[in-house]
Amino acid sequence: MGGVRAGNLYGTLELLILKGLELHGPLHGVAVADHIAARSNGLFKIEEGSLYPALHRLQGKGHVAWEWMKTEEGKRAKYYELTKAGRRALKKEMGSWIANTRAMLSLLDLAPEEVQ
Amino acid sequence: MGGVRAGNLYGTLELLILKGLELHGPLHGVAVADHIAARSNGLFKIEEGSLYPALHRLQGKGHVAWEWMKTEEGKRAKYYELTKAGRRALKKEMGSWIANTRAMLSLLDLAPEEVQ
DNA sequence: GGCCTAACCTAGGCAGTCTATGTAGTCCTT
DNA sequence: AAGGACTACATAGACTGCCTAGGTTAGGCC
Repeated sequence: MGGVRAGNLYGTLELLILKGLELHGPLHGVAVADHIAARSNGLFKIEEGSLYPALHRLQGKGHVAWEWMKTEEGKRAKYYELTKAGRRALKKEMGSWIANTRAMLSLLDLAPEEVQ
Repeated sequence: MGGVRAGNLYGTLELLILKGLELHGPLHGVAVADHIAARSNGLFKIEEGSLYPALHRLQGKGHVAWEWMKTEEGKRAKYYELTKAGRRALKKEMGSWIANTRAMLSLLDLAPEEVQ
């Protein structure tokens, strides 16, 4: 069903991952996706085929770092953490998301309060 | 320069066109793109290679209808207009854009007023 | 007529997500 | 300790939507 196609998530997955790591501290991949699904009330379901490539891109850019750790159930998992550069990127991407959304609100003739 | 890739416009072009037609009444293709650029303060520049296929998709779905008319400078142009079905689609897509944006605000830990 | 411009059109490319499938490590049961 | 189940990680290829880069056509103007 592609939960994502329907909406304006396209192009914002890396931003959501960075923000999730900021909010929660180190998380492994599946936990990041769970966080996004939960906090969006199930609206955004990130598939593994989207998630892992995005994490690898972020790591390639130096925005996250990872290490093997154990989950609470004792399974090993890659725990990702924000780097300094990652925090900068997060700040920047937040700014441009806000600018774009402001433009969308203007185009759609909506006041911010109407997005409640 | 891609203005669009960077942001959360991806997937919302048809919505923006429908809304533009609602706000302005019949417009030809270039005027739709001009409207979007102007109202977004130049942030969203719709390229012709995006615009015309989108208009054709909308027409194929019966959301817009067109007829040849003359511009103010006397050139002929296809003036597009919302159909009944187009108005329904607009309403529906507005609703899901708002729902998605609400989810994004939650994920990004932002209050609507912060998008000012 | 010849030139310029506005408006329209489209094939092919690219980026980001999804589908489908596979692998490795850990626990649990017997 | 072997087998099975489950969790987390991984990736190739498909698909979608926008862009790039080329065009065509019609009208105004000299």
